[in-house]
Amino acid sequence: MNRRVARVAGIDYLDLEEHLGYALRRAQVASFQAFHRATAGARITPPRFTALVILQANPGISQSTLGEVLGTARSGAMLLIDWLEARGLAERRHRPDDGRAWGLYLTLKGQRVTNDLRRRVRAYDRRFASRIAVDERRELLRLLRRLAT
Amino acid sequence: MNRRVARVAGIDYLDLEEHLGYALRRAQVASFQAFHRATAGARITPPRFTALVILQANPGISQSTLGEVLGTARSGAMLLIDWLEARGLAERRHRPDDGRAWGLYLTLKGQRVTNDLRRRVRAYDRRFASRIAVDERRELLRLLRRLAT
DNA sequence: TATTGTTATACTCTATAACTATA
DNA sequence: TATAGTTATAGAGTATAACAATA
Repeated sequence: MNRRVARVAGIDYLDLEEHLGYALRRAQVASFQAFHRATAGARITPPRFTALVILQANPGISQSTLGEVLGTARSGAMLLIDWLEARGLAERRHRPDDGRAWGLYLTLKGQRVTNDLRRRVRAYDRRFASRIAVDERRELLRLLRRLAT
Repeated sequence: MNRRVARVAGIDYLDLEEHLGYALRRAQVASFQAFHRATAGARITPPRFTALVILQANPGISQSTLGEVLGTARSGAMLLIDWLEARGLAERRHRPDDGRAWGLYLTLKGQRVTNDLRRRVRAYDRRFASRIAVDERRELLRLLRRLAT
């Protein structure tokens, strides 16, 4: 989180700067820092934000599926839900159809917090992207999605 | 490292996929996985690879400066150099001009390993980028650099 | 048998702060 | 007094494996 992105003066980076992976990493760090500023106060990380949005759009989802979306082991998803539940943002409800799984839901407070965060994150994303033109942003998104497939 | 990138079927991602930060993260994870495959065998991580390249291009650099380049605290740079030194890839030499600082250098083995890794990473980067056209890659690099500033 | 959630454990990365030796 | 390196410590994040309950 304290990670800087700026090039260090007088240092030869060789062909490092020609690597897509390196450029991606640096842009991602810059984006993360902007995200962190945007969500200052709330102790929200990108995975937590993602979980909130996914719960909002997919009420009743299971922890396993959430873990799949986040790309983490189920145990990690569980700890994340513990965290959200301890803050009254999410809740586990028994599922009548499957006694093993929980259905995950946002609480009313969780809804409010998520809506607020979504606004803030959307604003930060716009500000972050303001370094490039609107059609460049669209093109960038398209290329990034292609690489992420 | 086990993190998946694929979209999960049947899940509503809401406006998450419109966020640059989210797209950057996913692309970066995909890139990291490709990097990991490319460097399989060598227990090399992106920061370690960066350190090797920086040492190769900037012999005699200090740990503090290396930490600055990597965006980590000096203690982290130190542990990284410990790791490289233990494997005979880098060495610390006393600096005549400053008794506090070390000068960092690649060993002969470090040179060989770094050259090999650079070849492999360059190849992986090309393969990774093959999902997009050459001029698209150039444009992508340009936009990413702009965002990372 | 397979899957969900849970628990315990461990590992990696990294930050912080205090310390020393030099400058 | 400021800086480079070191050391110790702690925290976050996440993986793995074993287990109970349920399918």
